[in-house]
Amino acid sequence: MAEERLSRVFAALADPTRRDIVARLAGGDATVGQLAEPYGVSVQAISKHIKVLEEAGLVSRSRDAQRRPCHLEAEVFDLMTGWIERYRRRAEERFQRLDAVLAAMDDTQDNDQQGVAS
Amino acid sequence: MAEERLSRVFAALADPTRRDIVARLAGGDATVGQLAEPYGVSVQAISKHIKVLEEAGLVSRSRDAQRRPCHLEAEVFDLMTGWIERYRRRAEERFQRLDAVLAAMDDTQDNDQQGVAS
DNA sequence: CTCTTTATCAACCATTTGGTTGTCAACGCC
DNA sequence: GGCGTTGACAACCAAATGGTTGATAAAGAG
Repeated sequence: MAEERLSRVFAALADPTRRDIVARLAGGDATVGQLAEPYGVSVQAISKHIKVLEEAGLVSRSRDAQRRPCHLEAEVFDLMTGWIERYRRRAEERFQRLDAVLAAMDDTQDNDQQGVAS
Repeated sequence: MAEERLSRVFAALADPTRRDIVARLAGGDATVGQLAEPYGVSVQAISKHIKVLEEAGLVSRSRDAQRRPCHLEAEVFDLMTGWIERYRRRAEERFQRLDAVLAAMDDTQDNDQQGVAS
């Protein structure tokens, strides 16, 4: 189900270290060791982070001898922007309808008692 | 810092119940009780969810007698789409550069020994 | 003033999360 | 075959999360 995928992706990006990993992978593929180097944590910890990103579909790994190069799967971004834009648009439409109502009230404000309090 | 805000927003939306609350608020403001009604959980649980959304800046609450109507703050979406689009674009540019390199290799493939292995 | 409605706070519980260390597998190199 | 490198898996731990129940506050209704 798409809900499950959305939850995984959002949860994956809720961690600053994982967001940073995604940011760096956007600039090019990298091995676990290379990714782990900048942070003051163990390689195992980063390996776990990458696993989370992988299960969210944000990262895929191939094989090169002992190395496991990580690759960003940018299409997953569409899942998020799709969700976000849907509700942003809905909220915006509602906002515009509210605007229309206020404008209508404004047009008739000298005919009835209800002014638009500032 | 923006990182902290991003973490909160992504974490808030990682929960399906909270995403659903946001979706419903996109259609109009609602009270805690109204929001809690569809799910099989206590009002207190939903109150906690709303608090998370509020601390992420996604929801604001006003006052109407005992009621506390919840309102979606859709501008926060921009924070997410801003982050996402930045790295999506970067990954896309890299992809196009790779394409250019492959094309160049293709142009010269009968002049040198390096073929593009499939 | 008392009762009901609406929602928060506090304490508690089970599960998940992000980190650690230790062990082990896979692979290239000597 | 033995060694160094790269990375995953398991067990463990502290902290955070999502839920519960019980008590409490705030405000209108009787």
